[in-house]
Amino acid sequence: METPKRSRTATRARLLEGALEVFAERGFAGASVEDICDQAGFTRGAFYSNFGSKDELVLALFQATTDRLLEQIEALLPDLANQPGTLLDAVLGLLDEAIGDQRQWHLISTEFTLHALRNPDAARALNEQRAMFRASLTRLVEEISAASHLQFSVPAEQFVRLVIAVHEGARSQSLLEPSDVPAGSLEHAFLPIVLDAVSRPSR
Amino acid sequence: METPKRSRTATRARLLEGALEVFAERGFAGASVEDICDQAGFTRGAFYSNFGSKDELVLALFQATTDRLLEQIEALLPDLANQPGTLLDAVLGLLDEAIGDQRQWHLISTEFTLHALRNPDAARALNEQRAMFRASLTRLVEEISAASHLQFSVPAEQFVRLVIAVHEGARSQSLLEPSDVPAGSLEHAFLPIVLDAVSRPSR
DNA sequence: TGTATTCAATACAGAACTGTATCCTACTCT
DNA sequence: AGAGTAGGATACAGTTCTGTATTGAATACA
Repeated sequence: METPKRSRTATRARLLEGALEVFAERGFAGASVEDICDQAGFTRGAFYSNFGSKDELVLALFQATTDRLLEQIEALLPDLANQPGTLLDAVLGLLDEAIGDQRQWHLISTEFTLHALRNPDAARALNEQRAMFRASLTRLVEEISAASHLQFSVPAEQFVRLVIAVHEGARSQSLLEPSDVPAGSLEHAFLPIVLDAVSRPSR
Repeated sequence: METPKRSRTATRARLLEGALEVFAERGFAGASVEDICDQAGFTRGAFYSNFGSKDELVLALFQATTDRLLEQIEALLPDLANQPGTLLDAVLGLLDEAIGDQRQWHLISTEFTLHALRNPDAARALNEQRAMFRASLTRLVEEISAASHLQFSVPAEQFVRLVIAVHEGARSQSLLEPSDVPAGSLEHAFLPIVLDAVSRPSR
């Protein structure tokens, strides 16, 4: 009762990996469960014994990514709490790093967001996840601002929302016109502006 | 040999209209040819006698849609530039007015964007259209800022890109969680912040 | 060694979609 | 009024997808 469990999580992982690629290539609706299984080297039997549906798999994918990201950010905190400037760079670096392939990830998350806009069930689940992610980020922001004597002119939660909006909007632009806009340059240009706009030193 | 031709273009138009709604509801991949025909009140016979494939229709729809949007924007610009009111009102007005149904437009344009991210040809066309849109907005911003003695700490084009990024990112959030975030509230909350960040009165 | 269990493969039934081939109707034009 | 034609409807064959029910193999444990 131990090796089977280990192999189970391994197939889960391979299915998630496979799904990442297939979704990026064909889109969420365009990718059949069978495509995903083929890519991962399994049959649908494996899929349905690990996930209840395609939605469930995507949500697992999101959870894994946000978990990883939060973990990495928290690991950074102790060192950088006192240097907000470098912290921003560091966090941006992490975003690039935690998300292996920006293009791939953007495609998938955008697709599923669209899907959620049309499916109340998916929307509920996605919102729940995103709310938890925002809550974690908000807590981090509050800690940082306390430690570094920074005050925000808007509530931390609003600030987090703004950062997410800018990040996603900027990424969309830079992916769409890679020749005019070097990858990530917009994010790196915009976020400091935003940070500057809502923060001021408290003394 | 004239009424048939007129009726032909009429069915084409109705099919395109129907496609717009069905695509918004179910997405490109999720919408079957039959769905589109049902919506338009035809059968697939009509479809295949007017379009070679769904892709072909998507292309035609894209052209028609972007043409229409650009037209509307051009028509709106002179009014906005001359009207009293803040730069912010003008920009928001343009964005809100040119786009009738925010939700439907968001779904469709996001769908197009995703499509473009996978099709270089579509990407070229979309970028061209977006560049013209940005140019219009940039011109508007420059005119108004000159008239109101505002200076920007970043080039107007960058500013426009930032506004677009924030607007799209915010819209995505507010559509996804309508219960937590009233429609448009994020856009209206964020844009003043951004505007404030990059502008200062010149005297 | 034998038994129980767990995970993935396979087989299957039903639904949905596509694209074509054919038929029908209503104009057009003389 | 009658022939020709264009546009759209209908019928159909083939493919693909989904989800479940059953089977088989490998492992854990007694």
